[in-house]
Amino acid sequence: MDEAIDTAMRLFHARGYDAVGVAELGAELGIKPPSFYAAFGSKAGLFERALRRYAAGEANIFARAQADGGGVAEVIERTLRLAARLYPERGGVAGCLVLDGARNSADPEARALTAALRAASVSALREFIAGEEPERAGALAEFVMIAMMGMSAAARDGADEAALTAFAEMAGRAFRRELAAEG
Amino acid sequence: MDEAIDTAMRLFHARGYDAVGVAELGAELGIKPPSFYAAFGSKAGLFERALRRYAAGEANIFARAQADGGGVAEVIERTLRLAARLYPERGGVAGCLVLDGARNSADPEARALTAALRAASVSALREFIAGEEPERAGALAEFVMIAMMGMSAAARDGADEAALTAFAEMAGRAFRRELAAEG
DNA sequence: ATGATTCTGTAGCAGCCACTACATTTTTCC
DNA sequence: GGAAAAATGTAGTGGCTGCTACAGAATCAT
Repeated sequence: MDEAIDTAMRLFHARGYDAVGVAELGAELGIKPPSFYAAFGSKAGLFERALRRYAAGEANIFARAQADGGGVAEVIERTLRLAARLYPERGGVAGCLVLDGARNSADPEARALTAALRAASVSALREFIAGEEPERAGALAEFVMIAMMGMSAAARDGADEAALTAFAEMAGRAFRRELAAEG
Repeated sequence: MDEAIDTAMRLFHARGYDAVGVAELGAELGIKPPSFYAAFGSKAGLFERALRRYAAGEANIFARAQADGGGVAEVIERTLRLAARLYPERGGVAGCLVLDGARNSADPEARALTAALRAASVSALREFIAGEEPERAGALAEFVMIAMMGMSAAARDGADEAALTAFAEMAGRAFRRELAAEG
């Protein structure tokens, strides 16, 4: 069961929600349709579990960067650098499942699931940044979020770790300067 | 015929390549399948024409920013600000068709078409930047490209012009500083 | 006007989609 | 060991996908 969700996570991450069919999922998971629907309810149900596992694991970049401590600028720079290390293609998987897993999906449920996680991420960023800069925390959090979106998209388009790291360092410096500037 | 391509462009832009079916395209264009295939060859053929029209029109942000003249930093800042103005949702259409129109598509042909245009864009950026900073032109061009990707993705996820403009100004300042810094 | 050519509308191709009814097998429990 | 219950495999649901064969209509040149 744990392996099943991991497998689904990998497939959704590699090709996006719509491009992975229930038939393929069942085949990869070694189960037939009735067992699939008994276990997960629906394709979107499995996607939700895959997203949860993803967001709770090593892909929760911001939480990992926060865990190592330091000031806001330091944690954000670490977050961006971690994304640059994690996003490049590896085993057919690239970018962030939350940011791009349901992009262009025709299923509103799948889009809503990722949107909720994105909203939670940007809220976490905002609250963290507000600890040092409450006034401009919103704009700064969105800067980080949009930068991450760009890195995820670029990774999905084939950008390698060197390219993403170069971007992450520039974005990190930009964040540090914006944070230091008086608003 | 021109209207047909405009309509297709709008549909592909609004929902992505895979989510728009040939049946819907035919219905919106007022033609039946045989006429559709006689005129465009295939769904991907129509997508290619839509992409060309898109890239040749007002969406060619960098060319427009360049047309107004000025130094590299000025043109890039203008480019980013223009994206922030153009990308937010308007009539169901958001972001950039080249950057996100074939994202997560299952069709390699559609992905290749957008990838070629992205490569052309980043090349144009690189050559332009190289006029002032030949050494780091590649990294700086990728910085701009990834920032645009982030803005397009954010716009598709509902970001409004104010949010994108805030990002664009921060990214523009970052670019200016990176350009001024010695490499 | 008539014959040739082009175009278009109807219908349908095989194949996929997410999902389910039903019968059979396996397991569980007493 | 035998009955109840849970899980599974077979088969198929209607509806969609991109695309096409074929016949009829409109157009054109002569």
